[in-house]
Amino acid sequence: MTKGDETKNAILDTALAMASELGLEGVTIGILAKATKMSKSGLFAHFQSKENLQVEILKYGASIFIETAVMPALQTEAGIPRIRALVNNWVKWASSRAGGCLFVTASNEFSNREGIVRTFLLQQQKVWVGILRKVARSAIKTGEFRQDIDCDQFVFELYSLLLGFHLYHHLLHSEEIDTRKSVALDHLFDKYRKFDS
Amino acid sequence: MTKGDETKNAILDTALAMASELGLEGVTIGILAKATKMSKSGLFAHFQSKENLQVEILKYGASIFIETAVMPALQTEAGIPRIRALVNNWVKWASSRAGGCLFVTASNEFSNREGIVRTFLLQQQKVWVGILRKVARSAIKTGEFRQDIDCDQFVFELYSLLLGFHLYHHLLHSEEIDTRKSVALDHLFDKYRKFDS
DNA sequence: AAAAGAATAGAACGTTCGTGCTAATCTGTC
DNA sequence: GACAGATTAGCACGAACGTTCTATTCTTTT
Repeated sequence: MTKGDETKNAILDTALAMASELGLEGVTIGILAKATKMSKSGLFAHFQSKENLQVEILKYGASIFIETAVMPALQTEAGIPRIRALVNNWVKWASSRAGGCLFVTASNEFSNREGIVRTFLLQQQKVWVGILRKVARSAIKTGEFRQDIDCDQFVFELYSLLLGFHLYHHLLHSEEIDTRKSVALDHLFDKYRKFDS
Repeated sequence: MTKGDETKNAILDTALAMASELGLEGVTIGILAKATKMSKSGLFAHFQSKENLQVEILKYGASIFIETAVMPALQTEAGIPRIRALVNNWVKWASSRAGGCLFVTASNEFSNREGIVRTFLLQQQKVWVGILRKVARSAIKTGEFRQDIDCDQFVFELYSLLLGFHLYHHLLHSEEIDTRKSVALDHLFDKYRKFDS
């Protein structure tokens, strides 16, 4: 890894933390330069444009999320336990930084804009939905879920739950939300479960 | 109503439309002045600060939301039909403007900040949750829901559903989302319903 | 119609935004 | 250790930000 790449990584590390707290738009070149003790132009040279920087932050965030939350979950026992692991890891991820899950906040910031950031974000969300669908299928294979369920419907309901958790946790600072989330998750499982499992 | 109030209302009307599309932070004094064909300072005089303007936008939005979505719903048949009406009206409200529901986007923008905007937003969200709780109770009273259910748990799950709808609709532009939402809503009702109703 | 008060415009402020350009410094290769 | 190329800093730019001040124009009251 060359020197430039090292610096870039260090920048992205700081940028990711900032983006999680202030939103993607909150990460201005000036503030980021100050935080990394670089000059604005020196930092800027790594990214060519603000939009590129934002995309790279998302990419960097995704790599960390996949590594720390998704991969470990996928290595646990298939089926419902795996879904639970994924949900737990997502909750940890979303709770570890003050602003919550970067992808949730960024999705809200960019859902109504055009450009490469929105495009990239959209693709990332589809990957995420794909991951959720995959674990849902694994619960069918293990026989925990019925064979005839609508996977995408399950994914929608599961993802909604996470979004609800996100709002209750970060805006409302609800203390019961961890329990509420677990209860709702159990409800969800029951609805899709085979009666005899 | 004095002249000043008239202008202020006209400003807020434009501001609300802008905020729904661009987010609260997207409504800058300059852009808003241009849109209302006023001078920056002339407009500014009505609000004394940007934060005040943002709060007033939220207030104005809330008054319209209450009037066009909540009140009509509360006048329909109590219980599940009333909940359905409320959900439908919320969906209409969230779908009518390009950026979605102002309160959802603003909640994401301000969940991790301090100041009067966040404080006000928080209070508004509590009012909203209160409304949801109220209609949930009405379904207990009609006997459609069991007497021993946890109302706040229901509210959480219902609100989560709306947030899921919001993301699927505005970011993913999902076409099936209206059906998915209805299916999930039916699921939700079934879970809290009396078996014999 | 005059006087008083409210509402608006104009110009300017200091700051920050993203982005170029040029020059200096550092890193790795021969 | 020199040279080439990559990396970083310095400085400047036009534009937009929120805000303040003063002056002008409208409303309202008398």
